[in-house]
Parts: sequence; structure tokens; C-alpha cells
Amino acid sequence: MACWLLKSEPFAYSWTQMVRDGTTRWNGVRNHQAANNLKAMKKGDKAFFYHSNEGKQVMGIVEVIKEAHPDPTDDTGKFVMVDVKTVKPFARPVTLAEIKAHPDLRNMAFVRQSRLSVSPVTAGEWKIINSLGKTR
DNA sequence: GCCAACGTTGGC
DNA sequence: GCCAACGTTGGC
Repeated sequence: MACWLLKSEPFAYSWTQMVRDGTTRWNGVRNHQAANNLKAMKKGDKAFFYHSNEGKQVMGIVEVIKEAHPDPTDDTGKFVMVDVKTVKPFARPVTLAEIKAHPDLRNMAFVRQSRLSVSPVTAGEWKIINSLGKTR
């Protein structure tokens, strides 16, 4: 199982809405590197749901339930989306400041490349953030 | 509100 | 095919 991090602006699509919806289509990605990450996702992969801008914290965990398929909101027909479902919220959101302050997390792909909206997470990073978020 | 990082566009 | 100009994202 691979792990990922999905970024969303709370004003565009918030964790609250994710929990309310239960499942959602992760559309709107228009960056090739992010799209390549979407294409690499397999059913059953897990991902952190991160609030960018307002919030700047990891809110919880979602799971890929449908692998990359065409994004109908893309006129060019080149970009894809995946479908995800809510798994569980963190008891305590993990902030960007905490991640940057942690020696084993400060080199995470999404910290180093802040504009990348879909990024890979290593098994070690996954474990640490889970324990910080008090899930298990 | 500012600015760094980075992607895209368009002139050559 | 290069690169300057410009736009966008996202942290501060």
C-alpha cells in the first residue's frame, strides 16, 4: 500500500465537507506532476487530507476507492481524477509548523515543494504523522 | 499584502 | 529550443 498527501483549500473543499460527503471525486488537478501521482495511486492506498492556506494542517485520512480516470471538468481531456472515501479524522490535526519542526518530516515532498497538490508520503512519514494525529 | 517557487506562454 | 515575462499557488 502506498501513501499520499492530498491538498485542498478549505474554501474550495473542506474536510468537514469530505466527512459529510463520505466519498468524493478528486477533480481539478491541473499540474502534470500532481497528475502523475494521481495515476500512480492504487485502490486501497491511503492519503492524508491537508488544508492549505487557511488551516495549514493535516485533518484526517482518506482511501482511494477508484483509480485514475478522466476528469470531466478538464476541457483538454488530458487530466485525471481519483475517487476517495473518508476513513477517519485525526483526534488532533497535525499542523505544518509541527511537520516542519520534526527532523524526520521536514523533508517531506509536500514541504519541499509547497505548490504540489498531490504528493507521495513515505511509510515512515505516514507512521509519524499518524501518531502525532493520535489515530491508530 | 508580500514574496518565493514554479509552471506556462510567447517572441525570437 | 531558449528564455524573459507573466500568472498562480501558498506560506508568512
